[in-house]
Formats: sequence, C-alpha cells, structure tokens
Amino acid sequence: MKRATIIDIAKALGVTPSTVSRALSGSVRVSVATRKKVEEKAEELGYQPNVMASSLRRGRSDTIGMLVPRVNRHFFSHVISAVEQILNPAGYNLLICQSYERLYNEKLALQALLKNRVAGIIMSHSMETDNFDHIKSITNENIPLIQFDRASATVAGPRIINDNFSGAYMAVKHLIKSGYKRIAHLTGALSVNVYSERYRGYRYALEEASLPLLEEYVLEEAITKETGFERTRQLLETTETDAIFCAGDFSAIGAIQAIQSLGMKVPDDIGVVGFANEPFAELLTPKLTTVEQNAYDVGNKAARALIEIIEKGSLITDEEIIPVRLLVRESSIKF
Amino acid sequence: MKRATIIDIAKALGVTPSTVSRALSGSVRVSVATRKKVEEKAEELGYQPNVMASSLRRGRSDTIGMLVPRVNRHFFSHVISAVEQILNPAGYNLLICQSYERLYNEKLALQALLKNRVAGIIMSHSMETDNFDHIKSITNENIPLIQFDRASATVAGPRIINDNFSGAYMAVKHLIKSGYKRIAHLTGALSVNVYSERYRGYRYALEEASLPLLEEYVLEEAITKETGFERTRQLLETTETDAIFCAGDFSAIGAIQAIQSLGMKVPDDIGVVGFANEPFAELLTPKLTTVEQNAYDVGNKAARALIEIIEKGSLITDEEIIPVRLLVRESSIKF
DNA sequence: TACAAAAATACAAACGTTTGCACAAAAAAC
DNA sequence: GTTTTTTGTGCAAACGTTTGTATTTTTGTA
Repeated sequence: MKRATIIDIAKALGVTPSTVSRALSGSVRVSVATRKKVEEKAEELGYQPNVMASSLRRGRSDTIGMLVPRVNRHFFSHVISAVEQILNPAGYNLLICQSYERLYNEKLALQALLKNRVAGIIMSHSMETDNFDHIKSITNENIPLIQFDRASATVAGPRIINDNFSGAYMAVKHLIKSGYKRIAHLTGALSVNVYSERYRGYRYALEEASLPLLEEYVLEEAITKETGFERTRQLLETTETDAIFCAGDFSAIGAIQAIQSLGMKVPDDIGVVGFANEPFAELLTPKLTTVEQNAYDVGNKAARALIEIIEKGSLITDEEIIPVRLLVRESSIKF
Repeated sequence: MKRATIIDIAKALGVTPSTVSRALSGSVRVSVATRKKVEEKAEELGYQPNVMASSLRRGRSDTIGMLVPRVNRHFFSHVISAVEQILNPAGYNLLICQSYERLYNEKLALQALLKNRVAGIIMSHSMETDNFDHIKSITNENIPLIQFDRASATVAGPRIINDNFSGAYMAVKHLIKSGYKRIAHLTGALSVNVYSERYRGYRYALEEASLPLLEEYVLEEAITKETGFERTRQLLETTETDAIFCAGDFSAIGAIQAIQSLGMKVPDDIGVVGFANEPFAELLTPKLTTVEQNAYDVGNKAARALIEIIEKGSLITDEEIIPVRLLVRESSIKF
C-alpha cells in the first residue's frame, strides 16, 4: 500500500540506497548494468521520487514561484505559458499564485512561496502595492527574484518590462495624426510603473505636438469597465474631450459604452485607444485600436534570467525593455 | 546567512526543538509562558517553517494540486478563484498546472503532482483525453481526487459538473421558440462528457418539438473561433440551416463571423447561441445569447468535497450537478 | 510535609533523500 | 607479479520537522 522508495528498490536488488540514488540521478559512478536494473525495478514498483526528501536534503527545491495579479488576463496567462515552456524542460515546475490585485494577498502568497522554499520567484505586483519592503525581503533572503511588467526599480534583480512609454506615445501620436486634439487619459494608480510610464508617453506625445496638457483630462483609478464608464461620462459632461487614451482595454470598453450611452459615436465623435490587446478588443464594434504587448518574449526572458541566476549565480540587476506594437483598428480613425 | 530553524529557536531559548515545534503548532502540552517566548523568538529570527521537512515527517503535504486545461478561460479561472477561497483559509495552498488541452501535458502534470506528494487533486481533463487510466492510477495511489466539469464516470471519486444537458436543452428550446427550425450544432469531441451532454440536450429539445435530427447538422471538432468559422461556412454552403447552437462561445464567434462574411445577418437570417458566457459574449454585436455556468459553486463544492475526503476520510463517489442559466441576449431573437 | 496526579518538557527515532569518504575489486601500468 | 590507478559500491551522516514515550517539574490533596 505504501509508496515505493529507493530503499525498497535497493532491498529488492541487494544494493544500497546510495547506489540506487546515484543510478537514478544519472551519476557516472555507477555501472551500466546496475543502472539498468535499478531503472527497471523503479518502473516495476511504480517508483516516484519524493521531492520533499530530495529538496530537504539538497537544501533547495526545483519549484519556481510565480505570482501574478490574476491568471485570467490575456497578458499574464500568456506570460505564464511562456515561462512554463522554458522552465518545464529545464526540470522546474511552477507554483502559481494570484494576488487578485490586493496587497494583502500578495504578502500572503510571498510567505507561502518562502515556506515552500521555492528556488526562485517571478512576479508582477498588485495594483495596490506602493511599498516594496515585502518584496525586498525576498531578495534579502537570497531568493532569486525576477520582476516583470509591474516592477519597482527599488527592488534588486532583473526587471522585464514592456515598453509602456513607447506604446503610449505611439497610441497618442496616432490619435493626434487622426485629427483628434483634446485627448484625455484614463489610467490606474500612478504609483505603478506601468501606468506612470504610459502617462509619460501620453505627455510626451502631447508636448511634441504642442498640445496643452490639461489637468482635468487625466483620470486615475479608471482601469475597470465600470470605472472607465463612470469617468468617461463625467469627462464628457464637463469637458470638450474628443479622444480618450485608456491605459487598459477594460476601461476602454467602459469608455466606449459611456460614449455610446450619451448618443455619441466612436470613432466619429470620440476616438478611443486601449492598451493590452485583450482578446475581445478586435471583437468590439467598432474594433478597438490598442497596444499589443509581447507576452511571449516577456515570459521567455524572465524565465531565462531566472535560470541564469539560479544556475550560474549571476548577480544581474538590469532592466530589459520589450517592444510593443500599436494595432490600429477602427476605434481611432474618423472620416 | 542561513535560514532560522526550530533548532536555532530552541538553542536561543534553552529548550528542545520538540518544545518549539509543539509551541508553534499550538499543542496544549506546552505552557503559555514558553509559547510566548517561542513565538517572539521566531518572529525575531524571521523564522519560516520548512514545509518540506514538515511534509516529509508527517507523510503528507498541505498542497493541493489543481489541473485545468487552461487558466485563461473565464470558467476555469473563476473555479480556481473559488477553490482558493475555500482552501487557503483551511491552510492549504494550490499548485496550479495547465494541460493546454493536450493529453501528454496532462500526464506530465499529474506526474509532477504525484512527485510533489500533493494532499489531493482537483482536475478537469483535456480535450484530447479519451482514456482515463492515468487518472485512475491517481486514485489507485490513494490520493483524493475530485473531477469537475470535464469528468469521466469511470474514475472513482466525486464529480462536480455543470448541468450541460439542461443548458443545451434550454438553449435549443429557446431557439425553437424564437422561430428557428433548422438548428445546427457545433461541438467538440463527443468523448468529453461536457460535449456529449450538450449534444444530448440538443437532441432532446429537437425531439420534443418534433423536429428532425439531421446528421449533417452536427459538426464535431468545432470549438475554436477558427474551426467554428470554417464549419459554419461549410454548413451554410451545403445546408438550409437557420440557427446554430454552439457548444462554446469561441466557436460562436467564428460562426457569427462566417455568417456575416456570407452577407447574412445574425439574428435575422441565422440565430446563434453559445455556451460558457465568456466575458466577450455581451460585448459582441449582436450580443451573444449563451449559457452561464456557476463557476463559483463548482469550485466551492469541489474544494469542500476534497477537504471532506482528506480530513474525514470519507469515500464519497457521487455526481453533483450544478444548475446553469440561459442568458438571452440579441443573437437569438428575430423580429 | 509527603505523595499522587497533572502539566510541561526532554529524548530519540523517523520521514526519504543525497553525498563525502572509505573501501574493495578490477584494470592498467610498471 | 607487484604496484598504481580506475571504477563501482557501501557506510553513515545530514537536511528540519514531528511525535510516542520517558522524565522532570509543578500543582493539588491529604
């Protein structure tokens, strides 16, 4: 009834557990004959190595912790998939946690990863996170940490981030080129690098075109469909906005619905651009112009950087910026 | 530099590791005074229990394995969230794996979970899975297993599944009531319970209305947007279909696009109903009528059933059917 | 004050691996 | 044919907990 151990294999074969261990781990210090016998016996007994015992003895595990705000975001789920594609073949497996955008959950998850003695962590912090001490304590514990997308420069270690500045710049420049002049910006907490960078890109594009940067055109805390809707109605009732650059596709939906609810048309009356290229973006009417992020590259680079640190002990602390792409569709072209 | 252990705490306090262990685990056999001292010292040293050592000694872990086809499906991600809401407070954490709809990955993931000695598994199998031996071997190993959504009755243990039959029946009955008569069905592999049940509901609704069940109206392997598109074009070019019941929202998008690409209109010429209520369903034009599943209930029940088995050793093998809801929107009402 | 009962703590083994070191047997070198 | 080297195994300790049993200390009772 009990699960087979290397001791069972050893006994059955008349050798010692150490030999079995060496045989299974592919050590050179064991003859081909015994290795074969051990492998056969292991198969026969349905042996599955006990990773706890192994990790305990070796002082490290082959589990990588991955902490994201939510798994069901197009970007994050694709990063996860890319990370798995690198990590699994390299012999690691992923312990995936979600913060659900809450700082409290983020701290809890980090604790859980610590307790599980993960070999490293790949994370993107929550929207509420504006203090990074709990993340710094991870690197202080000497656990390799890679930040991606949402990342603080105050935390040591590599950061793999999207070119939020250029994405925003391209988006707003495109709106200007399309003839829009009073461009508002719906965004999230500016304490999050992602949003501050997009805001910077927005400002830069306006400056470049000598358009004024108006205080009342920039609305924080507008990142969900609901808040996007509310802020947009408010905006349209109090200002002369003719276009909205949203820092996310969800708020862009809200914006479009608000615009339509006021009897105006997208893109004829108001132009809209989103960010992230969620799957629904091209299904909306009008199809949403948005900025596509290269989730595959982000995950790939993050995973490789982590392996580099774990296996080579490199102490790299740099920022890798992954290019983004503006997808021009219908919501931003008026004729 | 090294991480603190209970031995360090014990030494610092002049007691034995066993006392520390009991103090931290809240055993009654330890005085309040020492418990307090231990807790303070633990805090001071930044002690984090080593779950590997603990699990190894106890012979079981507090990790639950969760295996789903993909995390970025509306339904699955919400089930995960519901499961976490039950399991985390109960002291368990989740090891989430994805099969990406491939049998090979599913087997690999199950192996990984076994090696990690998870205390139990909550899973929904891949679309490719038509043989369940690898899943049965889990229950043979005496690891508590809960199947949800996609589940085989040949595997022992509880199954928490959506009322696919009723959902399909309601959807098709609704189409019939709306005046559609030649209703086609786009679905997935009928070896998957989910699809066979939806097919059964479809047939039942047709029978009830004395409508003929036509061979050429039922198309398997049409579950993605792309295959939905192709099958629908093919369908419209060779038959007199006037409505399509899709076993998933993704194929419904494909169907709608195919219909529109042939110059026809939804719902006026062809009615469409989907299944799953993906977030984009209500954003489509026309808004997609679809069947909503109660992911929260599914996850909740699955998690509770698992805890029941782990902690009480119950040997329940039953099927819990979670009600679904038809969301009537625009794509299925012609005037 | 003595003694039993209860409470608190100590002891030691065990969980299943891995690995440095020792050692024997076989192969190679002289 | 002896010595040296190589190759394959065995021995035993260690990783950090938990827990049954033994032992000590405290409390309560006569």
